[in-house]
Amino acid sequence: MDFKKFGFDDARLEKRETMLAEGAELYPYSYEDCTKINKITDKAKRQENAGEEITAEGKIAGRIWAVRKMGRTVFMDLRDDTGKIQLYINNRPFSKQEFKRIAQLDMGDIIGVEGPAFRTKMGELSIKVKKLTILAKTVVNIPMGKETDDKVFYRSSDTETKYRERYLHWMLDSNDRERIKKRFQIFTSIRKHMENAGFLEVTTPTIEFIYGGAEARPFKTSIWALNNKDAFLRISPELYLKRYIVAGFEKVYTICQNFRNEGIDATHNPEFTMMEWYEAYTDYNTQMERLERLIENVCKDVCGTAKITYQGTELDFTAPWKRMSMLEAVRVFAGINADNMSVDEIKSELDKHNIEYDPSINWGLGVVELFENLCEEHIVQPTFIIDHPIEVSPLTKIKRGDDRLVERFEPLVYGIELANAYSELTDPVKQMERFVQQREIQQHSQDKGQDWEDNPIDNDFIKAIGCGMPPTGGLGIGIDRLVMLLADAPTMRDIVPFPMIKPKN
RNA sequence: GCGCCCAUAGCUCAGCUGGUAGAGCGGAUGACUCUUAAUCAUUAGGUCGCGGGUUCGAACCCCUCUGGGCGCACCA
Repeated sequence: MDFKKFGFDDARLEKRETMLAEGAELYPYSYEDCTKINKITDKAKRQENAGEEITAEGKIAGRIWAVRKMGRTVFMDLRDDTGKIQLYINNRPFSKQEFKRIAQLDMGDIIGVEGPAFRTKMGELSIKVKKLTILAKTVVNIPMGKETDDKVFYRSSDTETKYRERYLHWMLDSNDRERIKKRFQIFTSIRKHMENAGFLEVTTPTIEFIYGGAEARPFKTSIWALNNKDAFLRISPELYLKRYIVAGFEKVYTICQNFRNEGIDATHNPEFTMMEWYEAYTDYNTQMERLERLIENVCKDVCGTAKITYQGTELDFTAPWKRMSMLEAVRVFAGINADNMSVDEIKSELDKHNIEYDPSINWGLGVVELFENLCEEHIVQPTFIIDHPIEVSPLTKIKRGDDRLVERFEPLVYGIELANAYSELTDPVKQMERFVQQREIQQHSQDKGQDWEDNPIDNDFIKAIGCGMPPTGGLGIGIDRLVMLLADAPTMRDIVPFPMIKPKN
């Protein structure tokens, strides 16, 4: 059997064979009732500070992080998920064979030990090991390198390993391990606050026959049980969440994976996590308040404060956040008064700034181009950009008082669009008209060489709206982007547990 | 999709204007009963990402491919 393809190491395989042949148990069933390493170190330090004798002791389990052999004494660093402690292993408590086996242990092996804590002559808090149990013999040479308290030597820095072999990367990089932890603490925090706000967490289909709720190229699959009928992976949960609202579930949310068959880069993964919520009888103003409160609270929960540092810039999530209409932003940041401009005037502004655009754009699309190219990057502190042009917002109610705009907002932080929300369109006839318009846009973009699948209009959804949808405020958050900000991650790949990466061969 | 950059031992890297590979860590063996990047001695590891070309000769120059990174485009 060729184990090379798994990255197994010959020397370690041989050790495993030999140890097994000698009757060693290398993969036991359990090792329970352990004390966490930080509990022991904390207790020992407390006792020392009080001038008492160290009586801390315990049974601990973890991975061998370093081995220093000194004749009939072996020092090891053992690490669990709370910390690291040195083991002092003298040969006295062990038989000759046991000690030989201990000396054969490798960095990366998982062991359990029992014994009292003490300080060595050099002053290092250590466990005097009385009993040692092998819990897993590794057969892979783990590139742990060496480390001191403030430096790491010879550790793998291969980006491919980083994203392809996450178990190795997380094992070795405590910073990224903490980031991933933070990701899931954010999930927990969101769920807590949503429950406190009276929302019901629901699910929507992942495999759909008609996809919708966003403009995106879908992933195509097929259903074996239905004669291999074409199906698609969800690009957005929106149309299903609205069915819940129609049915009388007045406050619902979902946290789900969306799948979009588009570019992969530092801020885009084909599979990404969205949170969407809908709340009956409210408009987008209420949702702005809900969002700023939620983010402030989540930030406090996982970061301990609402003021965080992202890539060296301080961001303050304390509510309320600034509100600014898109036209106002274009005026303030680009110095362009687009309110009363004709399409041609907007085009000449775009030309002036060397912004490429589709010559067939209308007023609204032009405004959005100006905003995205000239304003977004200037918006660093959390800011709600509100009231978008109607042309880019098909599922939204018209802005009260200006029928060129809709009631929509996008919070921007550090130039990143964190979420997207509307006073949802609830007129079934207008809804259908907008769908038809959207279809035309899709067909238009086909001319640009994009291969949108032929996707029928979701008639059942239109019927649902026709059954009466209460006035509803809805919002979607790109959770990965939120996590990026709160975990100070420069790329989405650092906080997506298993980011998309091309398979080998 | 397009442009630029990268790929040498398990890991980190060196390898000059082309003369068929080196170090440290890790491994093995030995010494050492308080070390901590332990130390010291000995030693084994490589189809230089794959395939082709130029050349007397290629890790090095040229081309294709594979994988990775960064820009641009599409998008959340």
